Amino acid sequence: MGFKHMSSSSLSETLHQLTHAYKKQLRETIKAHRIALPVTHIRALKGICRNPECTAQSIAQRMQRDKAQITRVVNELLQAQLIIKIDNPNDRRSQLLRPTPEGEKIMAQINTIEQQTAEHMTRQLQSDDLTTFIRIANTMSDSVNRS
Amino acid sequence: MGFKHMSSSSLSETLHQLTHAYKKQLRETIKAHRIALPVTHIRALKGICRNPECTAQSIAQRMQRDKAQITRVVNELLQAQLIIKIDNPNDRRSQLLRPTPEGEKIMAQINTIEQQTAEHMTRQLQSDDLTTFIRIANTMSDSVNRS
DNA sequence: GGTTGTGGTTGACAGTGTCAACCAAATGAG
DNA sequence: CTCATTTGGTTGACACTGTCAACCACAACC
Repeated sequence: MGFKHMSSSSLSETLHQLTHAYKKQLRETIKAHRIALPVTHIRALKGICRNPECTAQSIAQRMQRDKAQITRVVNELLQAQLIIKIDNPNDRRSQLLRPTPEGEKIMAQINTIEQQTAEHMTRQLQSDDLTTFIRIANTMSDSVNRS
Repeated sequence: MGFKHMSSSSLSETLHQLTHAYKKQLRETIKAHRIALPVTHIRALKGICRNPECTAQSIAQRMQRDKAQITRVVNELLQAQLIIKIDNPNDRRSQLLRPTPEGEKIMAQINTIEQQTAEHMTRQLQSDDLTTFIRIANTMSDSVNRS
C-alpha cells in the first residue's frame, strides 16, 4: 500500500512524527521478540539494572516521572518476578530494587532490541548525525527542565 | 529545589527525555493560556485549518493515527464548536472538515503558543542547530515509516 | 447485480501521565 | 527529647493516547 512520507518543517510536527515513529518501532520489535512488557516498564527495569543502589524514588527522578506511576510499574515488575525489593539499610521507609536473574536476562535481550531499533532508525543518517542529534536533543530537554 | 539535569548518550533515553519535556512544556503553556484542549485535538485542528478539503481520513493519514482515534477527536472538536462537517460532494460516505470562526481564533492562539514553546526549547541552541535537528529527525521518522 | 474496497463509527481495552490524599519513617529546630 | 516538617512510598481517581476488531454505508469494479 502506497505510504506517503511527510517531512515537516516545524519543530512540533517533527517531534510528534519522530516520537510516534520511534515508539511504534520499539513496540513492534519488542512484540516480535515476545517480550510482554510495556515501554515504561522496560525503561524502569533498565534503570534498576544500571544502579544497584536504586530505589523507587531514584527511578522516578531519573525518568522524570510521577512517583505514583513508578510505584505501579515497580509492582508489576515484582509480580513478573523481574526484580526484587530488599530493605534499604539506610532508610526504613524505602527498599532497594534489584533485578532477578530472570530480570537480567530480559534486560540483555532488551539491550539488543534497543540497539536494533536505534540501528533501524539511524540507518539513513550521515556519519556525525547521531551524535549531533543527541547533543541538540539533550540541549532542548535541558532548556525545558530548567524552568 | 535542586534539579539534577540528566543528559543521556543513548538514542532511546534521549528521545524519551525530549518528548516528555516537550509535551510537558506544551501542555503547561496551553494551560497557562486557558485553552482546554488536549494536544491531539490541537494537532487535528491544525490539520483541519491547514487544508480546506480535509476529511477524517486525510487527517488520520497525515497524523499517522488510527482512524478510530480521529473520529473521537473530531467529534469533540465538533461539540466544542471549533469545526463543522459539510457534506463531501465527491463521496457521500465522508464529510469535509472546516474550522468555525471560533476554531480559527483558537488556532491563531495556538500558533503563538507553539511558537513560544519552540522558542523556549531552542533558546540554548546554536545558529543552525534547529534546522539540523529537524532534518535529522525527519530522516529518522522516514526510516521507520518505510518498513 | 454482486463482490470487494474504503470512509467512518463504535466498543473495548492497554498504556501513559498527573493530582491529591494518605501513612510511616526521617529530619531538624527548639 | 518532642514536635513540626519533610520525604519515600502507596492508593484512588481520572484524563489522554494508542490500537484492534466489528460493523455500516457507500464506492468501485467486474
